[in-house]
Amino acid sequence: MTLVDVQRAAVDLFSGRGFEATGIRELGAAVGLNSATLYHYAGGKQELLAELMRICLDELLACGRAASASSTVPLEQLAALLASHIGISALNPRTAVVTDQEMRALTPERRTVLTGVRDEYEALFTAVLARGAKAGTFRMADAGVTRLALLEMCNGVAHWYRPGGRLGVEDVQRRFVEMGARLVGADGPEPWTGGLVEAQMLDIEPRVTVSA
Amino acid sequence: MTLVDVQRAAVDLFSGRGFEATGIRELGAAVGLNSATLYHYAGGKQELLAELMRICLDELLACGRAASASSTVPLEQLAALLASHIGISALNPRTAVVTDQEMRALTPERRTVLTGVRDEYEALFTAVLARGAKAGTFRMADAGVTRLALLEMCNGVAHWYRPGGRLGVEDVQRRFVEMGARLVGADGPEPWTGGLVEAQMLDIEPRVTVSA
Amino acid sequence: MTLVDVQRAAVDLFSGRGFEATGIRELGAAVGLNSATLYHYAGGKQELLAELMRICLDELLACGRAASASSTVPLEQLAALLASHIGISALNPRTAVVTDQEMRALTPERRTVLTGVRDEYEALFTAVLARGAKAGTFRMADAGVTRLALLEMCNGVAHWYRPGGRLGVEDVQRRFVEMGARLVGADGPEPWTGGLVEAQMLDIEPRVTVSA
Amino acid sequence: MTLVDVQRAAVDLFSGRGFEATGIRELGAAVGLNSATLYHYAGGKQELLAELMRICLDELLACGRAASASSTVPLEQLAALLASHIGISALNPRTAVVTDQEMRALTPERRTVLTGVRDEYEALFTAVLARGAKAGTFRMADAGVTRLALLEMCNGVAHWYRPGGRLGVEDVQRRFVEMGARLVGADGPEPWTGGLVEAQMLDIEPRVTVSA
DNA sequence: TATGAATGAGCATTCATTCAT
DNA sequence: TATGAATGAATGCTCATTCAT
Repeated sequence: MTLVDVQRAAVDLFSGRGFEATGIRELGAAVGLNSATLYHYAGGKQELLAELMRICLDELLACGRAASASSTVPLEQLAALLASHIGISALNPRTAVVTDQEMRALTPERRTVLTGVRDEYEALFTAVLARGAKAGTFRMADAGVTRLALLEMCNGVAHWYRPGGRLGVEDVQRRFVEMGARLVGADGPEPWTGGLVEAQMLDIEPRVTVSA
Repeated sequence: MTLVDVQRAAVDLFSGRGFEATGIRELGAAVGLNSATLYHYAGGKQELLAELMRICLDELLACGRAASASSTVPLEQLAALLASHIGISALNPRTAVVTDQEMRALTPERRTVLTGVRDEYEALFTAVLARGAKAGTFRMADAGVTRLALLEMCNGVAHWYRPGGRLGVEDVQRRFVEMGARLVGADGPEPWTGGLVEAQMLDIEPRVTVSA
Repeated sequence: MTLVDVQRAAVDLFSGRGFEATGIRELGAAVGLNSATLYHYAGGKQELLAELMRICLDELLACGRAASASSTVPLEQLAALLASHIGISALNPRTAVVTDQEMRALTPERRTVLTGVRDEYEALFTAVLARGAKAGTFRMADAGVTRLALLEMCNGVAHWYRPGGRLGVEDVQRRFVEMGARLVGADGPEPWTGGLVEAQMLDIEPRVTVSA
Repeated sequence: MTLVDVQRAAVDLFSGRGFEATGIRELGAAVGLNSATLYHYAGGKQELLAELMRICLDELLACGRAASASSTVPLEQLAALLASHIGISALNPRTAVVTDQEMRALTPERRTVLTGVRDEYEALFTAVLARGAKAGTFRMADAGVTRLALLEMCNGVAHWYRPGGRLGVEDVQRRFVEMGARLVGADGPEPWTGGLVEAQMLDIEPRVTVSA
């Protein structure tokens, strides 16, 4: 219970000021604990960060795999992948930002591990794009560049989306699925029929479970 | 002359470790100067950062305005904007990354100023999208979301592109122009005919001026 | 029973790293107890040290008094004192080292008490040397310096002797008795006939009771 | 100049409270410097200690070698070695104590280096004892034990001698030379004719250069 | 222009100790 | 008897910055 509280506060502060600019005392204060007590729960500043990121990347990977497995039609797979990514990012934008930006703050060993997970995740996109291209469904000048553009576009959601704003999570999902389809040059019917994502993670904001 | 050397070293270090994690002594060492001497050239760590970002944002804004003014056809304007942004980012990926990520490290006053410049720049995209939508050239479900997606996709280039790799700057420009056109739902002929961008900025890598 | 276990572990760690460099958690770990539990047994780090030293000094004093009382011939008394000191030190080198070196770590009150015991012990040597000098048995240029040299030479045994090495405890005793006799300028027959010392104290090493 | 001041203060504090119990702030205060400034001069607490010890051990070794080389008669060599050791210890008792007791506080690499110097120094004693035994001048039951007793007796001087007390350095030297001769079982005329030792080291006490 | 010296404030972390359970 | 949780104080050390030279 309390470890999660610490992690939530850490996400809040790290995403706002950056990991390096956040002091362990600030963190303690934010969660009502003496800084020494944090070591009881979280075992050091960087370990806290690494665990945070691991949670986020594990969630992305697990949901991504489920999304990939939810269909054999490339466009549907892509739609599910995008919806998953957008859903997680939009529900946990702070966690996503920290995970995306603070990899450099990790020690080499930890970075290697987490980079590995991230690469494994991104490989899901590579695979879907390749299968869509092979099937002729996707028409892309360069699958590599498209994948990068797609991922950056999606990662960006965490930079501007905040729950409770003009758009609901599902709205954003729907629009990104559409834009993703355009980006890969896929024609045809709306491939995404909603559903998905119940990603409870570490963002402090009140968050709502979104279903179809 | 030497101020630029300091700025180049700063871009290199800030982009690699992050601003907060970079020490003023490291910076001095990187440029062969005592840390105290840096204060003569750059006047403090944060002033150095702010000036860096100003240079980058000014360049983006100036080139963006020129791009917007280079045509009255929305799709051509968009293409020029994208080519400009991609060109600057690809030629100066480290500078672009720092400018994008370290806004939070600035004091409120400086942040306000530079955020203003960035907003002004982004307004160029808003305007073009609005005009394209009004003209019926662009078909977007939500112009706001599309603009955000577009910008994040473009900003992302600085995360993965490095001069001297598989793709030349112009290749990336061409592909992003195409993807941008798809994203806004524009049909029609290839709108970009090359040219543009001679953005000498602060990245240390040997960089080549690219013309069409 | 368990208090002794704690003391034994403390002797082991204090003698290896020094008192100040040894943490109470290390100590707990070494004995399989939570650090908080140590306070039930030993009542704090320094109290533990003080008790340790008291045990050692009490043993030295008691054996020293017995040795002094075992004869009225100065050379025999000296031999008995030396054998006692060497025996205790050699059987409990770690305890002896801690007792010798960590007096400075004590609070003034505790230090005063234990220094008093040590002084009382050393006075036994002063007395024997004085009586031997008066009797003409010992020929020393300076009884004070001789006493100090004698004591340091003996204390040193704990620095290098370890049970189970090349020499048995009794070998070392015999040689130090001989060297002591030389040091005080005493001629004559071998004054020490063995026997003595059954000092069970706190050293962890398997230790053997030594008799003549 | 100032580095030496820092080293002197360090010797004073380390010898009084022990290395581990001495804070870097105390040290700064003792020498009138902010703790951060110490790093300018001494580069960290342990580096300061190691340098201290190196100075002392180098002095011992150099003087010890000179003493060994000052004669070919074993008893005279031994006398010179003892006088050198006593002289250095008595003029710099605090430095000698720190050097003797704080080896354990060093990192393994540093400890290895300095232990090597100490071993080299002690080998001078081993060599002299062996030559004296071979020549029949020295009659010892066990040269190894004798060497250890001799060294500990000499090291002990730093524990109790303070310049300005009842005995002058030369008095102590003379008495230890005599006791050393007894310890090794050497007969004959007084082997030491004074002279020697002008060891300026790090002890803070006003110290006097001692000549014959 | 350039630097060595200096510093106060801050860093993450560890400390011995207490206490409710 | 035993412990996890908690903490204030302290640890060694690094920070950006200033300033006399």
